[in-house]
Amino acid sequence: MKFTSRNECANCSVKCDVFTSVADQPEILAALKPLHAHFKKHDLICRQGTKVTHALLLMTGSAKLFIEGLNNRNIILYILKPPAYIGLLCFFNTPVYSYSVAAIEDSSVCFIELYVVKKLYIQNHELLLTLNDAFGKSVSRIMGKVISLNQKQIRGRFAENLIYLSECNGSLKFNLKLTRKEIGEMIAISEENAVRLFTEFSKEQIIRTNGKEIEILNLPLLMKISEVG
Amino acid sequence: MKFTSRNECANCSVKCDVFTSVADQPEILAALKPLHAHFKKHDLICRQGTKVTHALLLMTGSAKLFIEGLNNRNIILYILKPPAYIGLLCFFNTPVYSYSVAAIEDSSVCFIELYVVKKLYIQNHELLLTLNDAFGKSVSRIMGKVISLNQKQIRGRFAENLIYLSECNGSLKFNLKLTRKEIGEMIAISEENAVRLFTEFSKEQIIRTNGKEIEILNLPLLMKISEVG
DNA sequence: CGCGAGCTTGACGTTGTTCAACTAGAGTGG
DNA sequence: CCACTCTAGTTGAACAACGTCAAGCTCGCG
Repeated sequence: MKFTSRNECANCSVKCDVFTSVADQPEILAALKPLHAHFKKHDLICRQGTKVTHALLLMTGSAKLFIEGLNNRNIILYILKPPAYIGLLCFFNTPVYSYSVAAIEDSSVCFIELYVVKKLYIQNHELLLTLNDAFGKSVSRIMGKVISLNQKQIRGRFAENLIYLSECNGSLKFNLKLTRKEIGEMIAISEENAVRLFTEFSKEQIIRTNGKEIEILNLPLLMKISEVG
Repeated sequence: MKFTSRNECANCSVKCDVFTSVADQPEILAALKPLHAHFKKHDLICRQGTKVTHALLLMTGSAKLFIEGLNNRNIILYILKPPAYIGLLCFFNTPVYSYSVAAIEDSSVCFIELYVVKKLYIQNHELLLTLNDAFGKSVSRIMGKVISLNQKQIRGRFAENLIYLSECNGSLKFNLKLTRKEIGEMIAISEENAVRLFTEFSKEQIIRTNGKEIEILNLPLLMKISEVG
């Protein structure tokens, strides 16, 4: 991690909700004192178990949000794309992070002291409502994860995940920024089974793979596999 | 379900956050028009996939919050004890319930039209903050569920669940209001394995069972089993 | 050229599910 | 009062799904 600037929000290219909620109040704006940090691929942005001291906004790049478990077994809950609140789930009532976030490509993150944001959202309805909305969406995603992990077998989960990744990248053909092991961690299977599924699906002409290049050839079938589990 | 009364909140024995936030504003209080309904054991209180039209508060009894999956396989996320917001996770940004809630003993529930509550929390910081807090706690529980279901094997999950149930009942000795099948649904295992674990743990003198009566004999060991997974 | 990280494949073992059969208690109707 | 049926609980054995282990492979990089 490398801090490179303490940008004034007014000059910043990413207008976050916190900014827009106080854009017309110069004295509050000045109090934000945002700090922009740059992370390289693989860098940890926040660590499960450490104190939540800042609100973090992912500005560029992308990151994985994951739970660190025992035996080096992680579970990746979802991928963050800018602009995204990184610590959102822990804003409200948690003293320490209940998960970790790591960059999966070079990324920049905006830090604002948490107590400043808290003071803001206690005073500002609009802001709290917006945060709430984002919060609700995160919850939906996690609920979906619970269902998926427990009701589908690995082919169904793998198919679902391919669709998710292609949506993340906005195209049926995309470049995977994750290793096979990380793909496994997204759907709670072993690295070996992740590999096997890539080859299986390739043989069945559902996808085409070339190293990290993935192309979905038969989306309807993929959706069907995902649905039936 | 049987509606029995449209109680004025002022006369109600359970003072919920919605009430306290507007207790001093008689005209708003009058607009709440709460409806109290009674549910028998096994009755559905709200159904996954149906529209969220009311805010629901569990006043007496208890209920299970669960996801209905395919093949008659449900997952019980947690048990609700009064006072508890039933639809909380769906208040903010979901048109339909993403889960179902059913009474596990005779219960009564307070219904308030959702649009009334929404109008309230948009105007009232305090209320929104309180709701948020409860919201955050629900999220923590679900996060814990994800970890538990994916990182522990069934003995660990079963031990964890026994501890949870005893905490719910506030005593090491308690009367189970759930069937073996439902115990299985709490930790995503089959009914048969739930039975096997009850007998296993009994033989190992960790618990004593007599039908639905459960007593925890060795809590430290139970906690250890839960931790190591 | 050699090393290491990521990837791939096969063989094998474990975990937990499914199936089937049996038991006990609680209603229900003749 | 006695079959009867239904539900909940229980147990064993067979089976399937998935993880683990071990070995080899490829490619980029020093």
